[in-house]
Amino acid sequence: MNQIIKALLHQTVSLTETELDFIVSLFREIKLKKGEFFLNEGDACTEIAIVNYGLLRVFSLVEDQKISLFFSDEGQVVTSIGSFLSNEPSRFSIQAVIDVKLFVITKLNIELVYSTIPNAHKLSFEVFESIARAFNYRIEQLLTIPPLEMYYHLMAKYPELIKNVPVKDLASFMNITPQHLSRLRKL
Amino acid sequence: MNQIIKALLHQTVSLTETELDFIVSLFREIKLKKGEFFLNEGDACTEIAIVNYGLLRVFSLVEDQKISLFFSDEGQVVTSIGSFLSNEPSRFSIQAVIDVKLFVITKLNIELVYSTIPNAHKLSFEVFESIARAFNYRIEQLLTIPPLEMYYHLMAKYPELIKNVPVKDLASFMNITPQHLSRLRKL
DNA sequence: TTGATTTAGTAACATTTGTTCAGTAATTCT
DNA sequence: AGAATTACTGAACAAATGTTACTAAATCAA
Repeated sequence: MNQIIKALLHQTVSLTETELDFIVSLFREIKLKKGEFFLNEGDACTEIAIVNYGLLRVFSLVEDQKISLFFSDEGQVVTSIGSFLSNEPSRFSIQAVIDVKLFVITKLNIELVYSTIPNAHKLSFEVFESIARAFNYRIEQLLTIPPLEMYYHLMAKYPELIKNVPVKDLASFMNITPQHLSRLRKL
Repeated sequence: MNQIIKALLHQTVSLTETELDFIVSLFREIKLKKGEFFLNEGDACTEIAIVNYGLLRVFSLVEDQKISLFFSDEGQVVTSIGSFLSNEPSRFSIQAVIDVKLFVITKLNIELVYSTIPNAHKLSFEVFESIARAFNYRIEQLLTIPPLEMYYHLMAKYPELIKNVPVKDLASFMNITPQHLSRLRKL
């Protein structure tokens, strides 16, 4: 666990080994089986997770239809950011697509970091930057990459995603119908 | 200026009047004429703006094509968040669609807030939250609202946007061609 | 395990959207 | 003001995508 979290934190903010160890000690490890939830829509999100291995899906129920907002890779920071920051009920669920191991830190413990480590805000800037990057990337993707190309892209970059995510969920992520995705796959 | 910024800050974090006044004093006012840029793609974004009046457009050049990621309303917080947080060159430009007045604070001055006000991070959480909300909303919109409905929605909620934004830019925001938007408008 | 339910693949057809091209209106430049 | 550019509209056609319906496969629960 240490190595991974430290790698994440070490990018731009310089911390002493003691500080690093302290932060690392505030994380705990969670394993979820395929299908289990890290967060249920409607609950307040009080934690931030780092995906160690496995695959998470962030989705929302809109008119009886699940729409897939994100899939989260290994190494990615995952949370329902709006809910986490505002303490309001989350509008998204976060579910394990396959078995996952997460490193998780609570908001309470993050407060602890703030109160003990100067420049802690720079750490949260990094975390938020990584989340914002994912958001921007997603929007650009939706605006510029046509479905077939997107499928090839996913296949090349996230083969486990294609393997493990049901067609209908993949389709909702790509913003097309499952039937159409089925059709594209034949090409 | 005071009232508007104070209203923004007052939502959940309790600050003394002195603290509030101090923060407000760190903002400065900018007016941009229609077409002028708040930020050019490639430059590092060192400021966060609050739109007092007017309309901003966040866009990116992809293969010689301008894609419109966001339009920013009055009251909204605007910045190229990734660039702002990481100091990397912005991948987006931010331009005034019509004349705008902005309240702007630099990263340097935000650091000043951090070093003088305890719990300053809670303020930045609010700002992040408002940005994240806009991102999430945009992604959901793209995934769930069909073009015609989106057009009606924009017309009802942001009539100035429809009035002032060229058809081609509106179309790029809606992820359809200008010709198709032209066609939809007739319905 | 079986039977029921959900999911995946396929195809025909309908609808939406893109492309191309032309014409007109609007804008900019000199 | 006139010329040149750019933007908007419109229509015909092509391509992409959605809808419906049906069958096969996979999953789930008793």
